[in-house]
Amino acid sequence: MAGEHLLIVDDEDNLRSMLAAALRHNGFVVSAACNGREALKAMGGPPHPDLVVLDVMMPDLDGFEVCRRMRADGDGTPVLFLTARDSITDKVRGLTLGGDDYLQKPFSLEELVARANAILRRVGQAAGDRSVLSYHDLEMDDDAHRVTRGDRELSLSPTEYNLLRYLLVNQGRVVSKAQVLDHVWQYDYGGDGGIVETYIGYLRKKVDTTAPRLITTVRGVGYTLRVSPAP
Amino acid sequence: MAGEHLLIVDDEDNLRSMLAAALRHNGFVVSAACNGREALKAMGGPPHPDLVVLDVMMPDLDGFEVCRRMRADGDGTPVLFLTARDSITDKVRGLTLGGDDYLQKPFSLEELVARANAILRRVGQAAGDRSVLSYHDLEMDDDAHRVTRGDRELSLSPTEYNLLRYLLVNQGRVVSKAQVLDHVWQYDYGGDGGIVETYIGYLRKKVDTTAPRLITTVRGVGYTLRVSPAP
DNA sequence: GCGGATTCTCGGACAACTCTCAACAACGGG
DNA sequence: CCCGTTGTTGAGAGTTGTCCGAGAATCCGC
Repeated sequence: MAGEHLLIVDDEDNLRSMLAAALRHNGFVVSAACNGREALKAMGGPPHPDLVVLDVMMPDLDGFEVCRRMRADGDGTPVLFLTARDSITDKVRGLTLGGDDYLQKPFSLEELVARANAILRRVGQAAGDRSVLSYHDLEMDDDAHRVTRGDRELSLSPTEYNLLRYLLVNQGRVVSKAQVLDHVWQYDYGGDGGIVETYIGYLRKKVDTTAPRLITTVRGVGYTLRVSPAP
Repeated sequence: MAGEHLLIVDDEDNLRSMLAAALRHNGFVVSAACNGREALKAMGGPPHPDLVVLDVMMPDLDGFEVCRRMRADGDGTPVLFLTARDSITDKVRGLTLGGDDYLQKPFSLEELVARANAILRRVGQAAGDRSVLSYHDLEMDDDAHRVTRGDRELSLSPTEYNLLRYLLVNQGRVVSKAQVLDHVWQYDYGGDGGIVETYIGYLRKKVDTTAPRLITTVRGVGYTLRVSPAP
């Protein structure tokens, strides 16, 4: 993955800068635009993005219109749409056709990163990475949504799956409960870190049934993947 | 399949760009033209397409006329006509004799892709792709329109067949209900994902009568083909 | 047209999942 | 070693996603 270029288009300042920061942190080169016209202008000149993250609900031109005009110019750059929860699905449907995709607000940052990578993987041969993450004898295939420890296949709930992916992506680094909350849970989630403890517990019950234990607590700091002997 | 070249001719902007995106996503190299004259111009110079997807109803020259002039120039490139539901089928039928084919609007994208591949296969352009898809002991011969599980032959309704083909084409990947809806149902279908659940149910009743079960639900994500033990 | 196959909608049953809370265990500094 | 802090665990309430069957509407071949 050699720094793919993303263009983020959203009129909410907070969200836009939050997304930009998160995506930069994940190795992308990020530009931003705060409305449809700016977006189209940015698409005109270099650097041309490899993927556009496009809010549907915007004051001047909505996301669909921006996309339509891009396509009319012969621009086939893939688009990841951001839609409100109960937005009219008719219009949203038909978007997953050309390798485009969409995400319902509110989403989690990890989900955004995962989708972005999936699109880039699928569309270009860019980021020729396979979609497989692994640590020790633990493997996760993101396309097939399959997780195995050794030969055993694990059955994880959606949240458990996302949490484990976050740990895998950040292997070698200790992540705090606050970080987990920010990246794995929806960005408007109101609760405290207690729920992370609960889900770490769920994960351990499924992942760490065999020695060595992989999910390690760093007291006072957070969690990380590390080989450690059974207690 | 080494990127066969398609020319799409349709005057509706939305539909044309949607088809172009979908076909590109399926590995074709796609050009587009928005009326009959442009189409003929595009047929003149390189790159010469291996197949023309040609809307019948167009303002200047209709699809029949475009095809007639191509043939008059000694151009035998196969044509896949797109026709309105109740257009005069006699005239269309006569054209399918020479290896051409037609599709009634509105169609599903999978159908378009399948027809395009079938024509290219028949004409001999396509790299020797067999038309057989398989997973585990499940086989689908697209040319013969035959599906077998082990030795047992399955009798599927048209929609069931298309759904199963979509699962087979995307084996190793989880497909969401929205993706299924976009690709298997007609592009103007207005309903929600509930119908996918129903048809998955129908399919399971025919395909997964014997262990192991192949059609697997990934809760909160979608469906995929995966060997999994009976419940 | 008639009858069977097919498509599609709907709502209830059920299971899986999310999240909260509170009791309990482990740790570490004084 | 004791006590406050931090992490772990289990039970349970409420929500969500999926499956299934019944039935209306439509299509198609005979």
